[in-house]
Amino acid sequence: MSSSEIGILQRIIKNDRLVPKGGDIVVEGSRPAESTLLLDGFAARYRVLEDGKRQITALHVPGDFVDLHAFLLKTMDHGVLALSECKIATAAHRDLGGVTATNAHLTRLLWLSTVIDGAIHREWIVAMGRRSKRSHLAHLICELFSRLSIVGMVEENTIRLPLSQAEVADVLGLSLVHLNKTLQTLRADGLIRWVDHQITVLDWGELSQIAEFDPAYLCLNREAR
Amino acid sequence: MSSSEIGILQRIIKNDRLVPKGGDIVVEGSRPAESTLLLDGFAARYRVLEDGKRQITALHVPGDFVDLHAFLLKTMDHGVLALSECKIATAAHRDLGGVTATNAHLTRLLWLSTVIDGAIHREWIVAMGRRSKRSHLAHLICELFSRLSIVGMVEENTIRLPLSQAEVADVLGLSLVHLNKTLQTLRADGLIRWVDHQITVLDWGELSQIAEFDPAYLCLNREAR
DNA sequence: CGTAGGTTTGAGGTTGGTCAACAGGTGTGG
DNA sequence: CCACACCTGTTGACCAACCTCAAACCTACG
Repeated sequence: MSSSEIGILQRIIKNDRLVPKGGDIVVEGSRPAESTLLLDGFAARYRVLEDGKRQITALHVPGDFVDLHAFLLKTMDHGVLALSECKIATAAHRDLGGVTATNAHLTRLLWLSTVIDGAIHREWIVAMGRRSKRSHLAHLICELFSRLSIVGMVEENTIRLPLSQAEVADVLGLSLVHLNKTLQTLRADGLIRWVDHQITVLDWGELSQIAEFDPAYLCLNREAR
Repeated sequence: MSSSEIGILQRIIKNDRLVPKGGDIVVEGSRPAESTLLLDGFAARYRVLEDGKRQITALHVPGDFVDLHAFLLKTMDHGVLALSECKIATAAHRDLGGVTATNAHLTRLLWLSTVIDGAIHREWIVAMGRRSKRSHLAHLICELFSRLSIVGMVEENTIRLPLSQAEVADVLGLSLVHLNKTLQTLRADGLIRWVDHQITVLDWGELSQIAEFDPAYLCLNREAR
């Protein structure tokens, strides 16, 4: 992204505000007139079913547009929740429409960001369908480390993840009890330390092996788009 | 999509050809220079893991762009397989680049199609994580009926689905044996008939109830984009 | 007529869910 | 200050869902 493109985005992104932990950033079924950029904190997209079960379909870290797809989809097919206190800002769909009408390259980059979202979704589908829960959990940890390292939030192999185990279980589609037991096995094998919302990876080689983790899908490599 | 936009697309979509059932349409890890439109037949995106397990991450019906995301992602993070004999055509990324540089509205529509892909992925994640297998299977059937009805491929509550049960199992992340048993329960309850690749829905109300199916995510409603 | 691919069924074992209890930390009101 | 509720994490017991292995069956096709 060129500096002039960054300038264009900065001009249309407005209304910084804080959302408290647990607060709704976007509510399911709404038709927002703007899209939300997450400046700080963690957020999740989620759906809740009739019987009260909840599934988290995406996690967002600082720098992510949490609902750029709503610019095209119009109606939110899921909610977005603040997993920690979140600093957010918004870009009006009217302004995004202006950008897409006049700046083809910037449009491609915005499009790209929604396409990467899709790639992450596919990776999650594979993990949910065909990996063991242990592998799936390892994969999630690897993904979070990779994504957080881009924004400089990994220090000494450690990240801060403000999710309760119940929330992680809703990411993996697992019961809270079983998530806890799976987590114990990774701890017992000396692969990770996970205490008080701090996760430290002790053996990246082994962990990424268990997860069969290949970060290619996150598109971290630089190339012309 | 206006008729002039359709004309633009028609000019860049070339090279009709047939891919035999079971053939690769796009191979994992490749860097295609064009994107593929499925004109006729069924295709699947899939990944296979080290232990040989396969997960299908998306199904495609006639009219779908099967790998438009590769225009932006560059590298295919999964393969695309012909589930039946498929008639396909391709649009060179060079030409798509030309369209996106000059036609903002058409670009939005292409973008929209990748965003709908993402919405379907999320729906699958929810189904895999928090629905029973019976409900998940019912949901898949409902989705296929909805998508195929758009392209006029539902007749008398019946669709033709050229997938083996092993392939359906790879969609749901289920073993072949258990898929078969789950399928039996839907048959036994008089909800569907599924014989020789013909699926007939006998009780849409009950089936969509079990699936908690809400087609909103498919964006079937007409509105300005 | 034999083979291959797909479907169906049964048996037995593993994974993961539900229920229940307990521990530690925190905040609140008496 | 203590008693209490509440939230999160942890553990055990038991049960249901689902997997694997195995075999039988059916059809299409050489």
